[in-house]
Amino acid sequence: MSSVSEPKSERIPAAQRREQILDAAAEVFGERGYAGTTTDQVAQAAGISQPYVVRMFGSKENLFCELLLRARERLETRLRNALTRPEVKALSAAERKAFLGRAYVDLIGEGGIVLPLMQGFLLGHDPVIGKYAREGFLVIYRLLRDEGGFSQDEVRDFLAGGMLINTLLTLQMTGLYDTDDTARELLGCSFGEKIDIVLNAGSAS
Amino acid sequence: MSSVSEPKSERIPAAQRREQILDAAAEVFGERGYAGTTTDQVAQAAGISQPYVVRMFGSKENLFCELLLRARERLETRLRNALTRPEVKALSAAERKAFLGRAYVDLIGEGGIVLPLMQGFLLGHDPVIGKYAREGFLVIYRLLRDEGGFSQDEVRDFLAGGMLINTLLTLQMTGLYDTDDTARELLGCSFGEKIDIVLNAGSAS
DNA sequence: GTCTATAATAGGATAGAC
DNA sequence: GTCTATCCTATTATAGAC
Repeated sequence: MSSVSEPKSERIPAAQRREQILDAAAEVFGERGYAGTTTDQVAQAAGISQPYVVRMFGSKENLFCELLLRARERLETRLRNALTRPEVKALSAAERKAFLGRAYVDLIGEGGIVLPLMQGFLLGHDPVIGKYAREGFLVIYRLLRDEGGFSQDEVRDFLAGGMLINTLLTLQMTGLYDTDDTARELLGCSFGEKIDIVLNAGSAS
Repeated sequence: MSSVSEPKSERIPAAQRREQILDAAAEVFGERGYAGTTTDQVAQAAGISQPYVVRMFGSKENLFCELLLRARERLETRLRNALTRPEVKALSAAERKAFLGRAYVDLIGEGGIVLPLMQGFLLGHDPVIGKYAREGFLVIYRLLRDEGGFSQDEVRDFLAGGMLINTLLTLQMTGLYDTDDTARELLGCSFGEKIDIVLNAGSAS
């Protein structure tokens, strides 16, 4: 160390910092929701100062919208990748649904995508964010229906399963897995063989 | 009028006022979520002053917990009533599930129960409310499994459908019914013949 | 049983230095 | 590119009158 006091955070390119902030925002907003999160919590998670977060995105609202957009694009990409794999095209609708479900749980394991989206879904009343959230939901619906070759009812059932999974995650039901028989049963039949992924997701960042 | 200025609100028994406040809280919390709601918004919806709301329930947190408790009890009662009707016992599991689904949508139409519960489900991170919310979810799960005569997977599917419905409501997707084809399709296959109930729910209080 | 006034604090956003 | 200092408003909660 050549100087007595080190800078609080390294000087890095804006684009990279931006991603860091979005990563931090995904975690905090995903857990605490939009209104329940402060820009200072995001800043601390990103290792920078609160005003810098606001400076970079203009406002808390805008930060959340950009987060929603990024999350939706990633989900879209992932689902599309899964659907276009050659071996998937040969499967029955039910098998494709199960395959997609596993891909969805894998995505959850990576974090930062599904929970912010779910938090956005609860903001229909917000004139700005609500519009983003509804649009994102419909984009996913259409993707599954049109590119997945599913019927309306099949898409509905897939989305329903996803919403249950999302709800169990935001409830933090996974924390009861070891101590509550009912919770274990419910988690077991909701996540299937991939249950380990979400049980471990809590310990990762 | 015998006096020049009338009192802002009538003097009524505490128990009755309490219910009024809970009704108002159900509406506001249900739409805006826990963190997104101020005690003043609840007070205004109830037609009283903000300090009185706090005075009556001790804290915003406690008000929300009491709301969750009331909502869960009402849902429990409703499901139990539906399940114990003699003509229901004779139905197949699939038919019972459909019957319960319709009962659930009827409950939504009455308002004040389902949305606050859903908002609670997003608060797993909260040390106090999270515990309430998880417990409430598990109570409903056990009720369906044990008193409904459903298998684990059947209960899961029922809950999944419920969570999709709840999500569409918090998203306020119903507002797009008349203008967006995709939204209409999704709402149609999610709510079935009872779609009118939720489309009209927006105009009711 | 209900209100007004207000304390105490938190939180988003801005200004300006470095 | 990043921080410190700070403004301003919103919000929960308390005190005390009626």
